[in-house]
Amino acid sequence: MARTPIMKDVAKAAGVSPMTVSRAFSQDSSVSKSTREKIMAVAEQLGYVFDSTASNLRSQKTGFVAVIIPSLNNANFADTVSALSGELANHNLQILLGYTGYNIEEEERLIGQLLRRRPEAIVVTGGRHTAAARRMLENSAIPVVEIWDLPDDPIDHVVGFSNAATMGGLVDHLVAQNYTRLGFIGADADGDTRGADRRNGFLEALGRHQLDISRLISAGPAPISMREGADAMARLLQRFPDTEAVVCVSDLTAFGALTECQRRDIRVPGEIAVAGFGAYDISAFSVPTITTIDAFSFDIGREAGELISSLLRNPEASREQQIRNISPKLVVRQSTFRV
Amino acid sequence: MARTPIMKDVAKAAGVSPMTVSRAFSQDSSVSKSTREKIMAVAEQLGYVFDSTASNLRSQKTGFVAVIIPSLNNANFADTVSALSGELANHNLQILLGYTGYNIEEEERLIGQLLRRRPEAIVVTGGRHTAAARRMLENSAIPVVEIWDLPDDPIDHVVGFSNAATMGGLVDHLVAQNYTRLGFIGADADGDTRGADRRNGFLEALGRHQLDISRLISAGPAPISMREGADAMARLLQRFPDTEAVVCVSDLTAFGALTECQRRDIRVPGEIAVAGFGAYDISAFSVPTITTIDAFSFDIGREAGELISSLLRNPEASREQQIRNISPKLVVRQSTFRV
DNA sequence: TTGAAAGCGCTAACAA
DNA sequence: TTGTTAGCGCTTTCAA
Repeated sequence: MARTPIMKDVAKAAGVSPMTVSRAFSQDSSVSKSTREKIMAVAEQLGYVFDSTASNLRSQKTGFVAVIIPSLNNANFADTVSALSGELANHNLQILLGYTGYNIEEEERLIGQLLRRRPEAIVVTGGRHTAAARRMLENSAIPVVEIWDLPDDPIDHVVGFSNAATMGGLVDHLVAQNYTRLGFIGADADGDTRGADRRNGFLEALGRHQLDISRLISAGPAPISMREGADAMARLLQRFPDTEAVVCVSDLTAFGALTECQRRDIRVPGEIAVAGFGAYDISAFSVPTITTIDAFSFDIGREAGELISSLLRNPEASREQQIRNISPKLVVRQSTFRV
Repeated sequence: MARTPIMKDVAKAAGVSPMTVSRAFSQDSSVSKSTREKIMAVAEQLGYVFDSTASNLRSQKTGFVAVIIPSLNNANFADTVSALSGELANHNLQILLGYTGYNIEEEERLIGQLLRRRPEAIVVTGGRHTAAARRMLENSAIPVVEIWDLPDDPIDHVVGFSNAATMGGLVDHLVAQNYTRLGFIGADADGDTRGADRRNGFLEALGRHQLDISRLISAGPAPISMREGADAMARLLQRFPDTEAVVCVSDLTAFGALTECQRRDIRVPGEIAVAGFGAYDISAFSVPTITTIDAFSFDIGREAGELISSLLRNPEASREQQIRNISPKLVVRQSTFRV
């Protein structure tokens, strides 16, 4: 065969109509067993590969779910995407992934780009978007799921939690342990809106406890990781040497901060306590282990996947907005023990 | 408007033919500036969203590149995909991602699934595939790029390195430092073929140096991470307490192993040396820092992206097989210092 | 620079 | 259970 075979070729070779071949290739269609087997054998023999692009156009269904995350290189989001992907695979849905690099203008661009591909649903990370992005999502006529946040004014469905309130809970725990001089290490204000919410929650909690709110270290533009955590810790120790506990925007940052203390022979805990956020593997294995928040990244993905597949199976129910509030868990570990 | 607007609607509202609208939406087409502006304004006003699915079918171009990796949750592959994605985005190509979970049967299934979407190129991780998978790739009529490995018999193009030879180089370094009783921690034989190659390279190097090859710890099915590294280290210390250095299949495993030593107050280095693979962030920040191999994950993705976009721009050149050999770098750090 | 006609490869809808 | 007809929304091709 000169050109790559199409359905019509398979039909001719199998002595059936193209429609029958189409039915044989769809899961739940009425084709006699013998006909289906014949068709599959012929297709295999011809090296036929089903063409989704034509199917997508005709049926007006692509089987795509667009997913936009800040960065692939973050175990929390990778967990969420893995779980989401696994859940959706059960329903023959495929993820179309985009990374914003913690930039909402890039998010806007990506949303526009991905919607052209006609996804059947779209998942965005966080609740803050440009006006144009929000408009596109609202007009998209497909389910929209915002994850990893609890927006004040959700576009549609939500699977997330309040980063501020969760961080407040961590601060409450530290204060209950009699830590009073608390510092915070996070990214610069813009970019990482969840990080900014965590910082706001930190400040709000200090306010409630009437504690000093000046010990904030900006570790540079998001994403920040171990290096920035270590550098920021060095600055914190220099500027506020009497700090008793430092809360970091993520476990990676916390680990960087912890290692900076170790390099300076500052005992953690003892001289200074360190806490993170996100329940990354590293916080469970470092020595000392690091107190953190488990936001159940995997569950966020799984729930978003369940939500989407149920909405797509039952389009009438889609009109009803769903807010799934994940309850992150405080995981108290060695790095904040009172010694 | 009752239904969602299509190109024809935009054309009518702008007083031009659909073909002119099509031209206005394609980058490099001849439309007068005033016509294009008029069309864009009308499209915006109608809330028109270009439909790629129709475009893809008619033009027989999807702008997709299929990429298959073992796991998202691995910073090395995440780096590769990020770089690849960034490079391809410059050419309006979008990644279609699949995860095998370190399972070549799943890889086969994924390849079949993704090829239906008519990607313009496909990237697979590693050089070992099922016979059916290999056949599908060979018959696919699109560029195939195998990455993160240097297959004996490549399907098409390659951007990778020899895991065995690279690991051999690490062993040579340790032996030159006078370490003679070396252990290895890795996943069970199957699943992670790159890990298996590293173990083979380890054994081959020990053979060359006429050293004991019995100190192999299987840490369970791939992927293995910190927990498995810690557990495996515990077993290694029990079964071969006189081991002088342990080489781990990845930095995460090495970090787990290191922390197990720390929990037991075994000095690293000093009592035992630890090395990893992959140049993850953690190996640069842990205390002690961990000796590792930098396989330039990011470069692998960038080079694969460059290769693909050049092949797609210049289809005649695609016939010429390209093998891009990345040269990983040994990064000597504190964890293997001779003290 | 613009338009008209045809068709990419499937499947919805209807008929048998 | 199988077939026929038409058309999904674009772009190729040819013409003006």
